[in-house]
Amino acid sequence: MEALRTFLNHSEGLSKNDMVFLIDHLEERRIKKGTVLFEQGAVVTTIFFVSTGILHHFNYTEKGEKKTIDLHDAPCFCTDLESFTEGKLSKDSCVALTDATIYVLTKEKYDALVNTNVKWSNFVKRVIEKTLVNILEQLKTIANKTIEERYLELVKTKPDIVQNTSVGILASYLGTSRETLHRIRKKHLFA
Amino acid sequence: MEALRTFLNHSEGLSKNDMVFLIDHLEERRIKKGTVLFEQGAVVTTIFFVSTGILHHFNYTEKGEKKTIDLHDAPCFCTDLESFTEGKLSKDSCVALTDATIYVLTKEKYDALVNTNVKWSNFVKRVIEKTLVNILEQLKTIANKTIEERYLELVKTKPDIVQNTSVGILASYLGTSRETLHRIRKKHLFA
DNA sequence: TTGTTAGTGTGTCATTTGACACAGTGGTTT
DNA sequence: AAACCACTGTGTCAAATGACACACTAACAA
Repeated sequence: MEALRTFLNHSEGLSKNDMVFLIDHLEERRIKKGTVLFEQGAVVTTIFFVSTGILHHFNYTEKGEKKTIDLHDAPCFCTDLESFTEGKLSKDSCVALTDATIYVLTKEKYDALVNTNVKWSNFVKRVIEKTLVNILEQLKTIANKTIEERYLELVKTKPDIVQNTSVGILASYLGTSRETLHRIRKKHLFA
Repeated sequence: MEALRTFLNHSEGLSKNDMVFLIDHLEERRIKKGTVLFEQGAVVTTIFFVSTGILHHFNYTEKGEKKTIDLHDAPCFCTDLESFTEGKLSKDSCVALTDATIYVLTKEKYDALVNTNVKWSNFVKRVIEKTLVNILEQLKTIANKTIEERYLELVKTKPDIVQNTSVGILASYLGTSRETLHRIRKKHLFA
């Protein structure tokens, strides 16, 4: 809960009352490693706030490979935006990679919240705007850096992800093979 | 102008009155190939709607290479979101790759619009949401497909981009070298 | 204890790629 | 016409990568 409070303060400076109001709409859930948050082929009707732990967001490509789309590490929001906002079937699945604490906002409560007041509509707009800016930044990083540079950056900026994720998943996240990531790691055996 | 009308109808179903109101806020501009829309190091204070033509959105990497971020082909919106919403200096530049017709919305008018009415705030929210969904989709495509598959897809879905863009820029857009794209093209010399 | 399973560490090899080099082409300027 | 320019087309070569194969380890279940 504290994680969420801090996260929101950092990003959006809501008033204390707003914060309490928002938190009233959320349900805390402690989940075990392996718990499925949402699944390919189903409609996603919730937004998650990850307070502790890591979620594995992935899908299966046309070629049948399991492909990591994102590793959601606390603190962050997580949902399938297309499925959530447009009611489409999700193409992705999301599974807890570690034990985790999450806060759940259902679509009914989300809609109620957004329609209550312009303030909340603008709040969501800003959150989505920031997410978009981040994703665009990520896209540029992918375009401009090598796998090795991105791996080393990940070690620095998100050590928890590196420590809690298998070579295979991490490789798929970085867009390379298990073997290649292994070679990169071998080069940097001093930390 | 018709392009914008159609585009908005397609994506957001505004009423006729809303549309007229929006269009009143826009200034049409016909620009020549090579015209600079915004530039690295300056604050971007406008949103463009590209009605005809193609814009080249790029930046220079730490290594000094010119790197294509996006090719905005009509009809579409174009801005540097981070610079526009947060007033930061842009890291990117944007130049017309062909002669083009664009509609310009200044930040003052944008702010006025968004603050006029919840309707417009929600309109912008939906546009940004859709943009985010598209970018996420694009990110998945990059992750799951080879350069060759992406090139062939581009030929099908955006032939105007392929026809009006040099091999070098297209290669940089696809994330490969000029030579490699050339090899791919040579493989498919029948269309 | 013994299997079973998931993931790791490592080697080989064919393929793909990027880097470099340079000739050719088409358009523009002087 | 001559010079210049941006871009194309192409060859060579070293390096990086993915695919495959297999032994090894740790965790967990029967």
